[in-house]
Amino acid sequence: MNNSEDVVDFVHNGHKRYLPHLSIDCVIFGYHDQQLKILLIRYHDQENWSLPGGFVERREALTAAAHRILYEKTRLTNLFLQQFYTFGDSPIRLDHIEIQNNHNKVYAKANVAISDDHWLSKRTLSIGYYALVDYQAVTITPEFLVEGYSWVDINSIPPLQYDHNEIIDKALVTLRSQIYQQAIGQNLLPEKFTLPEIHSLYESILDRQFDRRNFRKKLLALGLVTQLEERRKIGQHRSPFLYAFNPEIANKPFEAGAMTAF
Amino acid sequence: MNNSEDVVDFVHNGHKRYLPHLSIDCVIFGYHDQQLKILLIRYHDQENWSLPGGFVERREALTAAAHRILYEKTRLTNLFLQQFYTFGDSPIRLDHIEIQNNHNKVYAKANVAISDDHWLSKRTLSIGYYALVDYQAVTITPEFLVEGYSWVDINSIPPLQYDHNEIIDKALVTLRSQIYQQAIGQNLLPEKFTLPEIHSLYESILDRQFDRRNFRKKLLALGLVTQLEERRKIGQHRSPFLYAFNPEIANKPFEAGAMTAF
DNA sequence: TCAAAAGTGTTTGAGATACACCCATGT
DNA sequence: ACATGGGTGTATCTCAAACACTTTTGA
Repeated sequence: MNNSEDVVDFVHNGHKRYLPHLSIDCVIFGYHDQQLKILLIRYHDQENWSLPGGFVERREALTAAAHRILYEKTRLTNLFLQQFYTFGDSPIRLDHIEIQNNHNKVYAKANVAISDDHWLSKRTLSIGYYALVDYQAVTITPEFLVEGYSWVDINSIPPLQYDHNEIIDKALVTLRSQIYQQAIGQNLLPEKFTLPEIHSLYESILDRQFDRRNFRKKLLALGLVTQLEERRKIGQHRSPFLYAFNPEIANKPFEAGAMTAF
Repeated sequence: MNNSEDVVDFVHNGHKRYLPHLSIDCVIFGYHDQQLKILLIRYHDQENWSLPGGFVERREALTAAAHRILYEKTRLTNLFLQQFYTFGDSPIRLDHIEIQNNHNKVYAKANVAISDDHWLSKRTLSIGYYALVDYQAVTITPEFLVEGYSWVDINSIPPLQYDHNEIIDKALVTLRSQIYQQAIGQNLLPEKFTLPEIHSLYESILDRQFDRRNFRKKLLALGLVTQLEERRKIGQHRSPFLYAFNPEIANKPFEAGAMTAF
């Protein structure tokens, strides 16, 4: 929604197009500067940041909706995207007064008011999806009602709107448990990466330290990555080797317990 | 819903009481006769069996709704209940003709017809919950529209209505991955149980064999269970010792990797 | 006494963990 | 030359895996 007319149309006709009482919220993980980050957005006249989200079209498959919403925000397709939980317990999801008030501030920018029985004022459950994206590849799309975007370190997430902090917590727990079954790194790193890069990525995700030598040994023993002949120039210091994921091994879920530790 | 009037009221007024487009389906696991089983139900005039399910009241927390539905079916409270996925991709969940036809057969028993724009004819996403119950403790509650209940071995699940086979598959995958983080057995076994019982339970859930000696060693090493002094009389053969879960250890999630294998 | 199920201990090997010194690079 | 980060190998220890005979019980 890039202009005021689109927004007005959405407010007036969205209920015909989208399923009511239901939204999708996306926890978009990216990795940059040795830190695991999440993409947050701030809507017009809102103090708190939120997760990017959207609605499900009436005849759209749920997974397709999540991919569409992600595409609208990041212009990325074919990314790693996974549903992790559906949120419908928080008081904010039972009583809608706060949501209605916030909506009224946001949509004031397009001069529309949200009445008490408007479809956007109704109780809304949210289906949580998390995505792993290559930070560098994301193109933020400006939207009329969105005043700011920010990649925030997972250790410095501020208080967010509604139950979004809870959603992020659950996404992180899920991500951490998936890391031993899937080659998570593949989706967060560029095609070629150095050992220190993937090493510190895993340390960020799991929030603990691993021995450099053992970490490399394990990755190679699993056949997950291959060491290339190239090195990357990093200026002042010794040039580290580049590595790449082995698609055959990285693209299938690991056998039970293949990766239990580093 | 125990009689025709309740059903008629539900069909006519359910849309005021429940959220539209959304249901909860429950995969209820029980253990009996050395086999892991699932509780299925068959509605009036339906050929295929289904998962027990229900709807979410408009101002009811999601978790509360799941517990209520489970209680209505089994009369059990405080059971282990966990959300595992929300289903909205299957074609059956986009196009509702088949669902409407089936509903018309079912509700014919109460002499009500479901029109094309009736709330029960709309596209419905389903939130999947799985429950672990003590088989012996379940009291099946008869319902007007339900013609049969059955505990079915997970290895002999017949083709079910809609995408319910897919829901069960996902529940099983989730259960199997949770077994290493939670003392799953605690919810499926009576308070006191024998080693052969819990041994074969784990074999059923994970669909593989474990060495008796190693299995016992691991359980005791984790402190998960305690051997009691009592034995159980099992007739013709040697009386096995009884065991009980250690609540302090069994009730908290295991540390990462505590239980990676047997 | 026999059939069926339960009880029990030791050995082996794989893999996780711990650990420290040398090398490359630009300033 | 030096500061900074990158590269590499070995020894130990823990724990999973493999394995078979004896005991109990009622018919």
